[in-house]
Amino acid sequence: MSTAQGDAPGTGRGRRPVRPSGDDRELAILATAERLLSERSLGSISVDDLARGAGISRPTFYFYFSSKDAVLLSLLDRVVAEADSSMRQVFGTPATSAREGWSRAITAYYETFRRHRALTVAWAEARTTNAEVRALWSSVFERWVQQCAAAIDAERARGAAPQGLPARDLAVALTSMNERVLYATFTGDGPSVPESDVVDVLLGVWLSAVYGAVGDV
Amino acid sequence: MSTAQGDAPGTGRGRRPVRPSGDDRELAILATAERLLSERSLGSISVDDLARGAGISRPTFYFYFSSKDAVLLSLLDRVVAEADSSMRQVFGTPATSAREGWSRAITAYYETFRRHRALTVAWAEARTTNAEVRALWSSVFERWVQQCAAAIDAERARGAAPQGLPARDLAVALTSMNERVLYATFTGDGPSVPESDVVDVLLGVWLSAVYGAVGDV
DNA sequence: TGCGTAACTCGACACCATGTTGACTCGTTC
DNA sequence: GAACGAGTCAACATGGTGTCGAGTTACGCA
Repeated sequence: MSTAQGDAPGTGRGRRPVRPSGDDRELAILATAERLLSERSLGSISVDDLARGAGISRPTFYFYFSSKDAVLLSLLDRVVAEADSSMRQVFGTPATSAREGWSRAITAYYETFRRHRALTVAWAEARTTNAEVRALWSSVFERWVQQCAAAIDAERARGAAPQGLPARDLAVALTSMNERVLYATFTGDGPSVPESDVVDVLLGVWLSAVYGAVGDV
Repeated sequence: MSTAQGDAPGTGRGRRPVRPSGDDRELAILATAERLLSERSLGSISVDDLARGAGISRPTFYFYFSSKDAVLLSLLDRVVAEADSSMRQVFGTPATSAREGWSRAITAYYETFRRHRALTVAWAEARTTNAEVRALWSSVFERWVQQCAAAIDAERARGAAPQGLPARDLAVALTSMNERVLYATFTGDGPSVPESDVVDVLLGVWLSAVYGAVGDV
């Protein structure tokens, strides 16, 4: 957050700038949004709340962002980058065992969203009303699905996993499960799995779905 | 929508009533809501739209319902009743095989929501903003989870399924998967499983999760 | 037949949130 | 010191929600 305090525009050392710089204000808006989201729901936060929180008037807010959703999108970009990077890390490093590999993938997914709990919940809320948010979510989701499908195919190719459902369909179903279960766990409303067990439960289902051949029951 | 046209309140055959009855209007609002929801999203439908669609003014709408969400809740009550009844039917009838039993349960779940596609999607949207909708959803979800958990325990008791994850956690995870996967399939945005395959895919995951013991991988 | 009441209806209002406009300030640059 | 661009906000336009109070209509009952 770099806090101007003396090194702002051109003014020599020690001169306190009359106004905070534009960057500071933009960051202040983002910080306010993240703070307010950890306290109340996206829907109950108005543009005015964000502006006041950042010490500016509502019209000035629109100088920096085109809407409330644009702020959210901006915040989410960071999380997406983080998610992608942790995904690359997981699928890039060879696993010591299959269980360990999948466990790492699920844990990475879990940790990414846990670190940004409030944002994750707001994301889910905005997804239903905003097409851009929806698209951004889809892109993240799609990358996870592709990586998982590729990993499943690899396990089948080396003979470790049996053939069965199309790998992509399986990956979609399991990743969807992760998303929904983690959301319920984070918000705590409705039936949910306690946070301490959630990775184990998900892992259990993944392993049996990928490796457990079930012939005739 | 039934259209009064002569058989309304008390007035003898053929007398055209000056006003449609209150019940007619209430039903007209519900029908309008269902129709509009099949065309556009909940968020883009205003109370005024509902009122006009039902041939009344906006203030009059408030005579019948306290808000837009109240209309949705009213619509959902029917679906809940339907879901409960199909659930009772599924778990009430003995299955010819384990596969067939689970298949029937998943199909029932699928069919219930497929029949009310537009409502299901609106439900998901309202759930994030309205506590009552959230509570109603939780109650439906909870009943499914309990039934499934009981069924899993029964299969374990008779030796057909191995021990493993706690039955309830497993039921929560799998039911969550169903919900999220079906939602994606119905809306078609984001990675999803084609509607023709979705029951098979879900069933595959359920069977391996319930019956497929995976020891060390 | 006429009257009271309850059901019903809606114009007008108060309120709140969003997003835009246009005039203003203030540093920076030439 | 004029011109410029970044930043700022009062005031406005718009569109949605929910309420109030003054009506109208149907109907049971004296």
